[in-house]
Amino acid sequence: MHAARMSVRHGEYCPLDCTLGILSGKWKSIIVCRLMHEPLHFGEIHRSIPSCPKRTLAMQLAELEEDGIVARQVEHEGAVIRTRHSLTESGASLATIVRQMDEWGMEYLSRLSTLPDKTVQAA
Amino acid sequence: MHAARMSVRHGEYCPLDCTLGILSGKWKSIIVCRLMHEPLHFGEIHRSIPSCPKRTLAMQLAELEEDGIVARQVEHEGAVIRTRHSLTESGASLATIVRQMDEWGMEYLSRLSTLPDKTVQAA
DNA sequence: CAGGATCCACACAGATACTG
DNA sequence: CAGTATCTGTGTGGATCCTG
Repeated sequence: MHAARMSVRHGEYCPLDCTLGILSGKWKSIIVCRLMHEPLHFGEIHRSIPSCPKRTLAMQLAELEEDGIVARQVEHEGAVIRTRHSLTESGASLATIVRQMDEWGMEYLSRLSTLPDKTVQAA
Repeated sequence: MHAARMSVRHGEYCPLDCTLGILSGKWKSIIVCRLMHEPLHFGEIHRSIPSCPKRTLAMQLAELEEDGIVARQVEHEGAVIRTRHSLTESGASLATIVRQMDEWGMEYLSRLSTLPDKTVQAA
């Protein structure tokens, strides 16, 4: 188990760091957001996050699966193989917290008032 | 601003990654937990997290200050100089989410049922 | 389509020693 | 007491190419 190992960082199992560890991959938070509303195929996720290399996306998805956040479902359609990725129950409950972090971030960023000419937008 | 820069990782300001960025330093979550109940001096924090090197602790605190989560207050007591670190308002509101992440982590870890002989304990 | 293999670059943090 | 200055190592992710 990936994040459970990380959660032992400070010498003992720390639930907080476990949660953070699960989301701390560079693209994991975005992936959870993408899957929050509907299951998606690998290619769909990939196209929705173009700047994330395929191999990296595969790694992040694999870790989220190890951690029981994302479920994978292989679909043989004739010769083609597609993979459906969806949130598990744990994943869905995590998504609730993700939304709160997003909301906190929006308030936080809007308090910084002086943003260099880009606008804040929700994930 | 430290985390605000990080939040632009995916090509646009992402509040969610901003929040995660603020807490993503190796010891930042623990630091916020320590300051959650009361302000502490540098040495006190240091003693409460012995495995974190001084220089690293100083860095993490500095970044949390840059991000407006922790406030620093220097106290000249005769010749000695002490520094009080406390949560700002933003820090306090962040602590609320931190608690939820901790609770989620506890449920998550307890669902993994088979833990290698250490017990789960809250931060 | 959905990855695996390989190699590499860089940010982050640890060790150690020094200052006001 | 509360940091700073270097110097170094490792984890994490990126680039590129290959496969079933």
